[in-house]
Amino acid sequence: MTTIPVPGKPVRGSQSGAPIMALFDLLGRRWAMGVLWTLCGQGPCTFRELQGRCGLLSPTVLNTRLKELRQAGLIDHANEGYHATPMGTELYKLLVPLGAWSKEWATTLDTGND
Amino acid sequence: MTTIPVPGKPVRGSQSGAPIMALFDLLGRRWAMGVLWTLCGQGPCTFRELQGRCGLLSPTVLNTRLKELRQAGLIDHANEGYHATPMGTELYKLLVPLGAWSKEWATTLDTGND
DNA sequence: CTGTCTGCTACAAAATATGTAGCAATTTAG
DNA sequence: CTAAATTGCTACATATTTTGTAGCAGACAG
Repeated sequence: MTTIPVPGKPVRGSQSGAPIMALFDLLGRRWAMGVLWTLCGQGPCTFRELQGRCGLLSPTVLNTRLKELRQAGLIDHANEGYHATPMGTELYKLLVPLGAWSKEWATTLDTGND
Repeated sequence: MTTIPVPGKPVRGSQSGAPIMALFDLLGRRWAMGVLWTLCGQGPCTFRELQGRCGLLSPTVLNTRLKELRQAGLIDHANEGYHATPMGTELYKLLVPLGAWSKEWATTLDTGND
């Protein structure tokens, strides 16, 4: 197999071809779910504000994630700022239960550092 | 709005204290969701078999993810092999709708990969 | 024009992932 | 018993991704 790595382009592949794996590939990148969550949960905003909302992630990564998410049709960018597409909102809705579950899950974790 | 950058702050996600962000931090790592998905969807198996099921990911990463997932209480390791805990199974169930959604989503993507 | 926003890029350094080899312990076969 | 195979897993070098910081050009206010 001849894979030519292009700088700045993702190399990871969803080799299996299963859509769920492609989705995991997209969401399984640092900040990907956090960005979607923040954007959908707190409404449209600018690049820099999103940066702040997410806890000061670097513009490099934010821009990369934004590109990927936009290319995936989950978010869009207009004059009003970045915002979720209908499809992105649908995905977000599926993610919402995770928010509730995570609260229970958190109580089962080792509190802080051993 | 003024956001004050704090240089040298901890790097790993989840500083916000929100459980959902901690969860995203855990799942937003390479292969994390894929491993959980495969383990829950196809049943318990050995280390090497899981490696094969996931598409031959390196033992280094598999071991790292397995440790993290086990530490998070989502999977466990016994004589019959690696398997999901009840909590891991619950999380998996929340992930299942993503599988269906991803199939629709896949049809909206560019036919070419990039 | 100056100062301050905006989205975004360049760049180097740090962190993480990949691929391969191989180890100790266990199981299987003879 | 020994020998081969298989297990979970680690070491290590290399490749890729993420991070942090500086800074650009364009829009807008004063």
